[in-house]
Parts: sequence; C-alpha cells; structure tokens
Amino acid sequence: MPSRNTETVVSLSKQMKVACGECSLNEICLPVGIDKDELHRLDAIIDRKRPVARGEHLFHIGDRFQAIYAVRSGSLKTYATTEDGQEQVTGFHLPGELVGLDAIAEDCHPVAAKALETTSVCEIPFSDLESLSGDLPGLRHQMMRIMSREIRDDEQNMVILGQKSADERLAAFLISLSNRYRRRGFSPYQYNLTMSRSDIGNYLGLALETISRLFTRFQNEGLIRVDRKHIEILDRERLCTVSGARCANWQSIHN
Amino acid sequence: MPSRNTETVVSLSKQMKVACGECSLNEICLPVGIDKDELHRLDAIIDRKRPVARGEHLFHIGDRFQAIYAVRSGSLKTYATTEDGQEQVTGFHLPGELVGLDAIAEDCHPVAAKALETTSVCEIPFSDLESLSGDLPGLRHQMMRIMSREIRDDEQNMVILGQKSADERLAAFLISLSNRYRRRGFSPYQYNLTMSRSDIGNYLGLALETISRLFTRFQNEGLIRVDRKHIEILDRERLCTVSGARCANWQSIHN
DNA sequence: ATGACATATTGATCCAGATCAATGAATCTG
DNA sequence: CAGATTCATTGATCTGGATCAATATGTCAT
Repeated sequence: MPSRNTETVVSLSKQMKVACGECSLNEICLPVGIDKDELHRLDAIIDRKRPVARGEHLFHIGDRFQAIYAVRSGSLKTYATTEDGQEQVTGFHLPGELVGLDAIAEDCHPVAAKALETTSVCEIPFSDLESLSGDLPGLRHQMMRIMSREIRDDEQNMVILGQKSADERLAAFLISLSNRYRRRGFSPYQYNLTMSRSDIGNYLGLALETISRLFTRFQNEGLIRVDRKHIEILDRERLCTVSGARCANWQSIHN
Repeated sequence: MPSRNTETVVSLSKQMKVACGECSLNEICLPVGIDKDELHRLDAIIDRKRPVARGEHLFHIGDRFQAIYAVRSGSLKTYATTEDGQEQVTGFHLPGELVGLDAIAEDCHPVAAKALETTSVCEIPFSDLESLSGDLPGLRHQMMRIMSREIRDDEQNMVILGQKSADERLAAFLISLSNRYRRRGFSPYQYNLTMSRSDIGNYLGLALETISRLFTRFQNEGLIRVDRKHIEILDRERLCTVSGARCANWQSIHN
C-alpha cells in the first residue's frame, strides 16, 4: 500500500544503499586501490545502516567489537572517559573516515562514538573484512595505510597537546578541518562546525572559554569570521602561520 | 685464526641471530598467533641488524620507509620535530615492540627513532611482510592487532595530555613502565629508566624541572625510591591511585 | 686526575590559561 | 510563545606548572 511518501522514502533508501562503486567517497575511503571487479566483493560484506540521530551512540565504551564503521554522511565524535567520569574527545570523524580501528586489539571498544548530527554509516563486519583481505592485496594494503595514517595523526596530536599554545592549537584545528572538507569537495574557506565549543576545547586540551575567547580574537585580527557554528577563513596564510605548521600551500598533515 | 675472544664473539653473534622460534620475545612480538611451521617463513624475511649504539638513529624524520623494526634488546625513543626545531617525544620502545608503523601511509618516516642505550633490532622489510601476510592469516591478524593497540595507546596518551595533572601523568608513566617490564619477565617493582628527565618531561608535556620535583615529592611521600636512573616502586597501590587509573591489580591499558 | 660538558636538583618568580561568575542567545518543549 | 535548558560570550580572579637562575653531580675524553 504505497503512500504519498513512497518516493521520498525510496530515494532516501536508494541514497542509503549506494554501492561503494557509486559512492562519491570511494576515492578517500576503504575502496582506494581496489579494482572495479574486486570492489563488489567488498561491497557484498558492507551493511548500510539507517541513520543515527544527533546525540545517539554508534557504540559505547566497552561494547563488544564486531565491525568497523565508515562515515557516509554527517559526523561523529569519539571519546574516552576517565575513572572520575570526565570525558576526553579523541577525534571527530567526517565522511569517508573509519571509526573503531582502536577496538581490534582487545575485541572491545575503548572509546564511544556519538553522532554530532544525523549521520549514516556503513557497517563493515570485521571478521568478513579480515578474511576478504586475505584475497585482496589492495584491500589489505589500504587497511594498513588507513591504520598507519591514524597512528601518525595521533602522534601529530601529541605534538599539539604537548608543545603548542592555545592559539596554535585552535589555528591548527581550523586548518585541519579546512583541509579535510576540501578533500571531500567542500569549500576549504567556509564550513560549519558540527561540534560544540566544549567539544573543541576538550579535544584540544583547553577550556571552552578559551576557545570562545580565541574565536573572538581571531575574528578581531581578521583571520576568520565566526557566526555561531559557521566559520569563514579570511586569511588562510596567516592562520597557518599562527598554527606554527608547514601547511600554507595546501600541504598538510591532515590532507 | 681464532683468538681468545672467539667464543664471546660467536655467542654474541648467535644471540643476535636467534630465530623467532627461539626468541624469548616471541610471545609478545610479531609471531603471536602464528603456528610453528609458518613461523620459519616469517623468520626468513627478517634481517637481524648489528646493534645501534646509544644516541644513534635507527631512522630519521623523512627517511624513506622500507621496513618496520622490532626491538630485540635495549630501548628507543621516537620523536617528531616542530617547525621551530623543538622535539616532541612520541614514544619509548622496549623489547618486543614494533616501530615504524606510522610510516606505512606516506611511505616516509614522520618521526625519528634514536637508541637510548645499545639496542638491537630485527628489520622486517615491509613489502615482504605485506605479501607474506596474504598467505598467513595469523600474521595478518597480529599486524592488525598491533596497529590497533598502538592507536588505542595513542588515544590513551591524549587522555593523559588533555586531562591529567602533572603528578597523575608521572604516576601513570611509572606504572605503565612497570607493567611493560613485568610483561617481559622483569621485576615490576624496580627498573632503570633508560631515558633522561628531559625526555620524560617532553613525552608527558611537562618541564624537566617538574619531573625532578615530582620524583623528589613521590619519594618523600613513600611512593617510590629514586636513585639517579633507578626506580623502585614502594607503594604500587597508592601510585596507581595517584595516577587516577584503574590499574591496581595488574590490569592496565599498557599491560 | 683534570677540566669540559651533559644531566639533575632546588629555589624564586611569572604567566597562560583554568576556574568562577554573570549574562546573553539559541533551541527545545509542551 | 512562555518557560526551561543548553550553549556561547565576556569579565575577574587564581593557580599549576613554566621559566629563569644557581648549584650540584655525573660522565667523558685525554
């Protein structure tokens, strides 16, 4: 009994069911380096889930590890908690990025993943992925590359948390987001933050008030324009200088 | 023309050439989960290098990535450098641990590895490792586990750098070392630091003076005894409490 | 041994950023 | 759309740990 809404539902559903081969993210996601005829084998093990609403969890800390997830649209944050219940944001995840790689070793999730907005993901059962990677050298290599990159990015975070001042940290964060959006075909000069000031501060090891003050200061200095969640980068060059990183010409740690 | 020293030399040489099957570290190193008859295939691709002297580099930042290294004896530190030439220690590596995993993605080393004492390593050419892992599911799985663990440990470091006070950081560091030595069959109650106060401070995001003061304070409080490089843990329970982690009963993030 | 140099300890001072506090927008709820 | 709730901004104050400085204590080379 089809209703007036069927079309919408179907098209949404179609959107959700797009195969890797047709997915606009396949150039930056797991399928990188896998040839067309092998791609359908990867495709076959992937489960496209219904979207996760803002504030809902994809998984919690301590959950049994069964699959890794590729963000298809929307965004997530992952966070650990300390004994006294404090949370530490360990990362923000944009479309094309994988979450759950930290859970393979102990078979349970050491961090939680929470949607920052309505977010849909591809679920990739790990046992399937692992056996499939025995057959597909390209897949194996890409998994290695992705995990290696994550290790390297985490090291880079250590540098930021261990050495950088508050303004350097925030500048580096804004540039990093800019680069990541650019890679996904969005403007590197303006984007919306999907996370709160508090999340940013927590991630960067700063108080949320410090983030707020820095946004104001960066704006006064003509580096950026901030309106609520919207960020516009006015002087990318100088923002890079502030961040104290070699990233002026589109080359960056987080390309 | 054998000399008086031949025996010593030969035994040292033998020591250096011990195959994975006979290596005392094979229960915590790459061979975990690989059965005996497959082990010799792994063994065949591994190159046992001559020891690296204290202060020498295993590789530098920017070096072409060709192999990962397993520490056989001794210890290493890895460090990144910022644009202004500052260094950030990203890790200390004990026997059985792998270094270089962060270089796979970009094919060059983002950090340098420097020996903290005379150190020998096994060199594992990555291309060989990768093709071999196509044949050996156990090896593939262990590689994943090791990389996953590294990601998780790095996240844990983010918690430490982002949330913890100076005394919590140092206590957590001392407990972590204790656990890692224990796993390798050494006493968890006393060990020698192979790194300087400055390295520890740098790694933990603290000034070296702070490390020095905390050692003195921990000693006055009866938590530890410090003599130069030698650490004796007198009250492990309480040191764990100070670190603010759930690690009192030998269970820890860094087992 | 003797000086030269790296490493560690301890004290005195300072400051970046945390914390506390109050107010102002947005967004959510019924 | 009034009240509640969350999130953001801005100001005032405080403090943990950095920095500066002086002095041991090792360690190395010759």
